Amino acid sequence: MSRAADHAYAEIRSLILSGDAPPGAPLTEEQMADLCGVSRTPVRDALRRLEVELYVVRSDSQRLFVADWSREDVDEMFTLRGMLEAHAAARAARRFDATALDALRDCNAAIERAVGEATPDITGFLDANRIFHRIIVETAQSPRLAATLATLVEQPVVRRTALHYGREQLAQSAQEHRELITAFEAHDADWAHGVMSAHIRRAFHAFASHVATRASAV
Amino acid sequence: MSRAADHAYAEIRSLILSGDAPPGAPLTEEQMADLCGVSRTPVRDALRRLEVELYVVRSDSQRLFVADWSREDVDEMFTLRGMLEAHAAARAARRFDATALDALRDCNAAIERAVGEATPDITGFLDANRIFHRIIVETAQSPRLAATLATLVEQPVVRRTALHYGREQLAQSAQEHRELITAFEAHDADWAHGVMSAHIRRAFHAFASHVATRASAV
DNA sequence: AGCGACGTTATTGTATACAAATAGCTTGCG
DNA sequence: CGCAAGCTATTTGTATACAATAACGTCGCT
Repeated sequence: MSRAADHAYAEIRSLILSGDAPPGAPLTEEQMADLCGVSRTPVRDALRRLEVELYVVRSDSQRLFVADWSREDVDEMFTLRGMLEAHAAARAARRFDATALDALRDCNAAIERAVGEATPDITGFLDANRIFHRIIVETAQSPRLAATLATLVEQPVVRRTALHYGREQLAQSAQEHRELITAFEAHDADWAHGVMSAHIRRAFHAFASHVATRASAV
Repeated sequence: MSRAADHAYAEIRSLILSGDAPPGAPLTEEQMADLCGVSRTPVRDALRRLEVELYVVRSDSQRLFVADWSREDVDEMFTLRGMLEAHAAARAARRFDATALDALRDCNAAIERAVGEATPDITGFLDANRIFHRIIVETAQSPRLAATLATLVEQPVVRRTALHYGREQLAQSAQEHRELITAFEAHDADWAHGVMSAHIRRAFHAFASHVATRASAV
C-alpha cells in the first residue's frame, strides 16, 4: 500500500481511536473517502486492513461498523494473545543474539524514560512498548505466529489499558520487561514463557478493572 | 466479498495448492485477472486475503509471490493449531450439553464406519472429521478463536495427512476422538486439553514422516 | 569488458463510472 | 393498527482508464 492507502488507514484508525467514531457507528467507504480526500479504492484497502485487525467489523452483508467488544471478547483476546505471545517469547529465547538483545535493552530504556518523567509520556511508552513486543515476535522467526498475533493485538485495547495505568503499573510493566530481557539473556525458554504469560495476564486485569463499570469494553 | 472476489480467491488458492504455481512464482494481478475472467479489482481483494493467510508473500515493493512453506513453517502451523485447538477443547468441555454431545457421538460413529470398511473411505473420514472439530470449536463459543483457527487449519494439509494414514492410524484417530468425547462428558477441561493436544501433535508427525523426503512440505 | 545513466516496459496504485445488492421507507391490504 | 410487498435511495462490488513507480535492458562512456 502506498501513500493514499496508508494515509486513509491512519486517518480512519485515529478516527476510531479518538472516539469520534464510537463503537457501532457505521463507516461507509464514501464518507471515509471524502474525509481522507482520496477515492474509494485506497479506502477499501485501508478498511480491509482495519477489518483484519478487528478495528471494524463487517455486518451480515458487507457493511462496516466500528467494532464494539464485549468484556468476554476482551478476556478471550487477552487469553489467546497471552498464549501465543508466551509461545513467541519461548521461541525467541532460543534465538536471541547480542544485536537483538541490545535493541531490546534500548527499547526498554526508552520505556523507562517515558515512565520516569514527571507526567508519564503515555504515547512514548506505547510506541516503545509496541517495538519491544515486535522485536520479540520477530526474533521468534515464525511468520505465521506473527501474522496471527497481529490480528490479536488490538492497539486500541493496549492504548486504553495504558491510559489507565498509574505510575506504579507503568513501572511494573517496565520491570517485567527487564525480567524478560534477563530470561532472554539466559536463553531460558520456560522462564521467558512464564514471564510473558504473566505480563499479558496482568495487563488484562488492569484493563478489566477499569472497564468493569462500563457496559461496553472498548 | 462477493461472487467475483470469492471465485478469484478459490481459483488462485487452488492454483497454489495444486502446485501449478510453485513456491516463489510471481503472481501478477493482471495474470490472475485473466485466469479468473474477472477484473483486477476483485483479484486484488483475493490476493490480499491470500496474503493474510500466508499463501502469498509480498516483496520489498509490492510484488506478490507464491509462499514457500518450509518444513519449519508446517511444524509451527501444527504447533499453533495444537495450542489453539486444545484451548478450544478445554473451553468446550465446560460448555458441552447433551445435544452437542449427541452430535459429536454421531459424527464419530460416521468416522468409525468410514474407517472400518474394507477399503477405508478417506473422503468420508475427512468430512466427518471436519464436522467433529467444527462442533468442538463452535461449542467453545469464541468467535475470535474460531476465526484464528480457520486461518490455521489448512484442509489441504489435513487431507494430505489423512491420505497417508494407514488403517491403524485412522483407527487411532477415531479412538482419540472417543477419548475426547469421554473427557467432554466428564466436563474435564484439562483432560480434553491434553487429548486434543496429543491428537494434533500425532497428526503432525504422521504428516512430517511422509514429507521428510520432499524439498517443500506442501 | 565493466559500469552507470537513461529510456522502455511491466506492474502496481488511484480515480471514476457503472452495476448489483441491500436497507429503509412508503403504501396498500388485511 | 400491523404487516407485508414494492419502491427508492444508499452502499458495496466490479470494470476500466490512467498515473506513478519499479524492474529491466540498452546504450554509451571509461
